[in-house]
Amino acid sequence: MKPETKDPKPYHHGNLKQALLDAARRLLETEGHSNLSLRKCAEAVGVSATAPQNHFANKAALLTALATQGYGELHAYMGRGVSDAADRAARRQAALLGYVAFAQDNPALYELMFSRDRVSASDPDLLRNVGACFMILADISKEFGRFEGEGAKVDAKQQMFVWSLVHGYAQLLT
Amino acid sequence: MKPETKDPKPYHHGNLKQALLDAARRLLETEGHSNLSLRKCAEAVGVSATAPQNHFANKAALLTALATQGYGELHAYMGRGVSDAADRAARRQAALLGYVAFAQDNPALYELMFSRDRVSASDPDLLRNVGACFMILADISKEFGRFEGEGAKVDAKQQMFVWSLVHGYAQLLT
DNA sequence: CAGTGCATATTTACACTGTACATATCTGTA
DNA sequence: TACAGATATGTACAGTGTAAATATGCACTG
Repeated sequence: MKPETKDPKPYHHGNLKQALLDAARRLLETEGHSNLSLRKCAEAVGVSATAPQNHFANKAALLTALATQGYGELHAYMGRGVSDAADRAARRQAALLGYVAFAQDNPALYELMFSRDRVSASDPDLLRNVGACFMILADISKEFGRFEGEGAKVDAKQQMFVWSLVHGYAQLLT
Repeated sequence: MKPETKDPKPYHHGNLKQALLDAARRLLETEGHSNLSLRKCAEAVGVSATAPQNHFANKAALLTALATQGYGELHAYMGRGVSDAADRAARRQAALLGYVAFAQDNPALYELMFSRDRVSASDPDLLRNVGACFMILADISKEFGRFEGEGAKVDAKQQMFVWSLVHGYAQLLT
């Protein structure tokens, strides 16, 4: 059912899938995502060059999994200060600061997450994590700025406005 | 002095440099920038596989030239409606609409222009064209919104605000 | 006009990459 | 024990970037 959740007793290596993701994550931030290769990941983990094929159909699948993981962490960054925030304004600020902090902590991963070309945007796991991030953004957008209480259409505009602002800001910072 | 401006009588091909850029531009939007290769560009132009090396030291140099060209066109898009705009608000609107229109017309190129990993950000030609775009953005930011006339520091904030907004919006649209 | 220099293009070569395919190894279970 | 399936390896091949040597043709000097 969920082949990517932990296998307690793997056969040869000991859940290679996550190990490959970790290695890819490291190589991504150090060498840049254009110098990232499946073979380097395999070597970093200590398996043969073609071992990743058993866990990722192709390179795009690995990058998509990496991006999926990234959206999960972005969600965590945004939600970190939300629970113990005093009021709504503080919650909003915590989420936005978390968003920017994630992008600054993981610039290469953040860039990968928005490169249409390398991740398959139709992946259901990816979409689920993107949706979770969007829900937070939609929530904080409701209370944002001068357009309050003007109907659903304006809500959509506000969400776009807020996401544009924070995304553009995060990317321009790096 | 300016080896990249047109040579009236080239030796073998007839200014191959620009022809390669054009081919790269085509391949970029059709195949995506991860499937773009120097060899495909060379074949598209009809020269040998390693001919591009005489005009671009490496692949990054070609992509950087492509991005430089992109910033030049972005500048043109932004400036298009500015000259015949009635007032300042119309000028601002024309520039912002031009910005978004460029990103929509050239999504792959636009993405390339902001991928730190593939273009060398220290290229002087690139920086010049980026600077030209930034000057327009800085100009229209001065007249923008609720922060008017509060000093230079606020100006910088406004520029960041406006660019973040339009950049994020443009990229999220695609 | 012959000949040299230089920018331009080709050829060859090599290491690296993704990926297809066949094979080998290990685990759980009948 | 023997089998089945999941997991890893080995081999192979077409593309890719790039370095180096070589060839080609224009411009200019003598």
